[in-house]
Amino acid sequence: MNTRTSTVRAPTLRDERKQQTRQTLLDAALEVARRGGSLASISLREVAREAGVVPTAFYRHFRDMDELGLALVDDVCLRLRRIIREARTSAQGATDVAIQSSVRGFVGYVLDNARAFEFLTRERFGASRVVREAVAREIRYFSGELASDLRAAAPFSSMPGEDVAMIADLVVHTVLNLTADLLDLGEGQPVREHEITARAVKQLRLIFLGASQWRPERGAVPPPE
Amino acid sequence: MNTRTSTVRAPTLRDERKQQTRQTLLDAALEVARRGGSLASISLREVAREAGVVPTAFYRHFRDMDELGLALVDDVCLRLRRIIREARTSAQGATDVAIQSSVRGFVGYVLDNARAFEFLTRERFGASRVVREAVAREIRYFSGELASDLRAAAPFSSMPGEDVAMIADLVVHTVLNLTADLLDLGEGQPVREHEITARAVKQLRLIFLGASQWRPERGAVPPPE
DNA sequence: TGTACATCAGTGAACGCGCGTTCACTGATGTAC
DNA sequence: TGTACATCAGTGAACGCGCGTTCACTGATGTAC
Repeated sequence: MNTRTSTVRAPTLRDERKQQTRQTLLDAALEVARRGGSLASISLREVAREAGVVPTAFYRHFRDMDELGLALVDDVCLRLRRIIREARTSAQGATDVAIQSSVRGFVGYVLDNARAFEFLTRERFGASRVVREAVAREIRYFSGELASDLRAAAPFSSMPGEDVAMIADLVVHTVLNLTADLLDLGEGQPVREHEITARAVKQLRLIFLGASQWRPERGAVPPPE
Repeated sequence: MNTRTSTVRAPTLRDERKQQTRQTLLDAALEVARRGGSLASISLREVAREAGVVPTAFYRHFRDMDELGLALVDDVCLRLRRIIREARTSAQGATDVAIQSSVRGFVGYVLDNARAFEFLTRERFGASRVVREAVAREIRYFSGELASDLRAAAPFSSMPGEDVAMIADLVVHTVLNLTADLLDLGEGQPVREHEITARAVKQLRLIFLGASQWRPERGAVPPPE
């Protein structure tokens, strides 16, 4: 493969600088969206202003704000996936202690990356359909990963896959709910923060307790006529 | 009490017509918000246009879109409270059958009032802080109502109030999650609708199964003897 | 290697548009007597 | 009861503003030879 026919050129100086500006725009959007409440309520010009470029430069990177929103979901979730992949290898099992330490670690991560989580939390039900769908896809991905982790141990290894997925979904949504509560709290409320976290830990314990007693249904529920 | 000193005047014809216009504005906002994605992404003028009044007439009823948003939360939740109050008297208990029939009833209600639920679901994490707080307040109210219902029966009557609240919260959020999934589905997907509903029923069963085995923590917060 | 041309990320002026809000108004409804 | 005045929900013109998008441009970087 020589340089002429290669499909992956070495990135030129120009490419690198373009990537840099792109990232500046993404970061600016995250910041402006945090201040402004949501992607839907901020303007292309605000993002460009925050990024320190002229509004027209925006179009060199994204067709419109929707496309930037999608890129932002990708960008934020890519980082999140990496963190979670690392966490998965260290902590295993669903004992009370494991739950508590996992949740505490997660809470720390959420607070350290508040802007990113706030974005995902908001846009999960935001005005843009494509962005909503992208967030839903990511959540399904995380739920799937968790399900495959659970399947490695009792009582999940002997359960129908559908039931494991159902439980993973419940766990993920309980964690999402914790995330939203934490972010709405703002900073500097350590007591409330501890209460909310403690409640989530209890909820997860209850879910795993239920799972340990779970008996798969005999016979499917018939769909409505 | 005579008419002169009475604090509640009989509503005049003018009052009634004003209320009517106000309701038209609320309905228009619900419809425009449905089409436009969220309260944050629609304009005062769009709402007035949909309602068939001149933009300036808006100010006779609300200071701004935020105030209309608050009124909309109140309006929608008032209706929801009534429905739920009725449902509470008819269905009691947490048996598998009771869960299934309650959920099916609720699903029907959600689909019949899709616009209202879509609004609450979106604005729960919407751009306006005051509207978000109003929605959070309503959710806490429903959670509190459920907790007091649960307390009437085993195993909840012998549990610390905090734990009952924790479980009610988990149930409410599982139902909210079901609601969001149903609404994102759109109409005319009966198979997916049934799958989503069946999953939520299973999740609630698992929660109540966990609750039946739940042992309050010994240590930090001991229950009163 | 040096040169001449091509590329293209970012610029800055300009546009038409819908926005929120102001203001003076109108005329139906309400109220005091 | 009838009359004269007050109220006020809704009107319509007008405003200044920030918006998204277009366009021709500039000059640094890349590339062919």
